[in-house]
Amino acid sequence: MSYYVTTPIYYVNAEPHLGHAYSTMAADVLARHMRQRGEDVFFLTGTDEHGEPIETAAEREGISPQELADRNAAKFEALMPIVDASNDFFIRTSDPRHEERVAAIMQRVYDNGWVTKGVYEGWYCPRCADFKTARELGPGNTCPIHEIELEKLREENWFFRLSAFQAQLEGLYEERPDFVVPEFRRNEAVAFITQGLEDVSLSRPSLKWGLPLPWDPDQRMYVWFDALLNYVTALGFAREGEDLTPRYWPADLHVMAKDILKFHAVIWPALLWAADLEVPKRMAIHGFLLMGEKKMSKSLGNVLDPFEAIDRFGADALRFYCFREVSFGQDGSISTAGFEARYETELANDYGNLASRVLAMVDRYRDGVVPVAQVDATLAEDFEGAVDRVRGLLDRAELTHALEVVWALVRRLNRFVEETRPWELAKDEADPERLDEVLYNLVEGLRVTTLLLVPYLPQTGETLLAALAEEDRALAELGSREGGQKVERVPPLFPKIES
RNA sequence: GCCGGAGUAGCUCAGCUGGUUAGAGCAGCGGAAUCAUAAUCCGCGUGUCGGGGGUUCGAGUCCCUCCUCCGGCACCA
Repeated sequence: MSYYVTTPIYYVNAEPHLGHAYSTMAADVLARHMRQRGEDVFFLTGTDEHGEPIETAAEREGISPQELADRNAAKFEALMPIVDASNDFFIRTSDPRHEERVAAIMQRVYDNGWVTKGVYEGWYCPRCADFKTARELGPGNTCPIHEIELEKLREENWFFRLSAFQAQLEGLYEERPDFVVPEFRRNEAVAFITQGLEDVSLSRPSLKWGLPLPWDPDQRMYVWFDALLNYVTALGFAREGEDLTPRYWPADLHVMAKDILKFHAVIWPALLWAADLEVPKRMAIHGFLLMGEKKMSKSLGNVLDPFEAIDRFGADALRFYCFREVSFGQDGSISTAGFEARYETELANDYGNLASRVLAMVDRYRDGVVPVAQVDATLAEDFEGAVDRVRGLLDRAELTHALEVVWALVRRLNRFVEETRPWELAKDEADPERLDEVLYNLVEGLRVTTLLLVPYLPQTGETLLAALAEEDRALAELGSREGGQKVERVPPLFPKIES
């Protein structure tokens, strides 16, 4: 089975920050997990490079929009290896190969009759050279930036006939209750649709930095259409000389933050239908990471800098922290203190130390060779069904719950050590068989648990699995490997950092 | 205003279709142990489950009402 997962494409107007890393890491955890299951995974990320904000930002700097896009896209592309994203391709919407495919698809939408000429009416600020939305307007219909009174202006526009898809969208959400997760986001989308859809403008005559409409090159495409289509176009040229579309479309999962829900949950399926394409299978919406109650924002200076965090603690620690601390899907608070606490108590003490003590005992008592023995019944009971639960949870993009299930196994293993006291069993070798059994079960437990953790902790997971002489990356049940392998001690996986 | 969430131990939160003494992690206090990154494990909570009213043999869990906070209610990439 194929599994196609995407992040949003990131708008190159801003520097990469933790929010971008968060979406990317989430998609990456799922991509890695699905690869472990043997799925044929394609993981896409990239940058969104058109639109007026880019145009004006470039103008301000006295460079061309393309130059600005090139410069900033490089920063996003550089982010990927830093957070250990295993993306299979990085799409840029200013790539001519994307542009030609967008033109072809939009022409089809036009030919199918889903585009009409209409009039966009709004409050126009001549100084901004842009329309203001009702919410943006200052008191007395003024421009919030220039504080001048605005006039209602009419502009000829092409419109996408979103309203025509009302019933079809309602049907989609009825048939597929898990099309959007979590459920409360789905409900938002449904409420939005039910309340009645209007057509949306597809083009902006004033816009210069955007793709021309194939049937009316005087008008430039509103950036959202060009952006959404990346998920489809990328498959057409990600592999030289190969069209991956039949292999991977429709996408299995779009991962994104809540602020772009509506474009994906409402406009996107309609656009796909209009272009005779299938809609994706599911989208997972996550919340914002908050620093001290405020949405993290560059201007507030309260950003947990992902680059700095990774520098000090490693990418694994950041990935772990984000999905452990904040319930995936909800907004949540993060802090440097919380990060350090989780690093020390959970990664170093619970997990890293578990690995140390288990490997040390196998080394010391059995010369590093894992005994061949039976699965311990009480331990097996607590591991029973855990792998299936994780799979089920990750099928629904429940990254935090899945991690919670795995962490219960880590805790269980530490308890198992205390209950069985291998160092006492080793003292006079009164019961060598029991010691064999205990050590075997500890290594098995560590192996099974680490395999489940690899998507979250790719670097550490690899290190530990190598030490455990485990070459397979498939998810495994307790007792599925019989023992006999030689394992190695490892230096601390998560060394304590002096503050 | 309308719609939808949320309000549970000091902190962060679990608690599905109502049912034995309301849970977890963290922090705090006490203890055990020494295989291990002094890492682990065990024990310890007088919590009005936001307020009030109601249904029920029984409600954190259903209904009504009130308070507080958050989100959505279209062109913000």
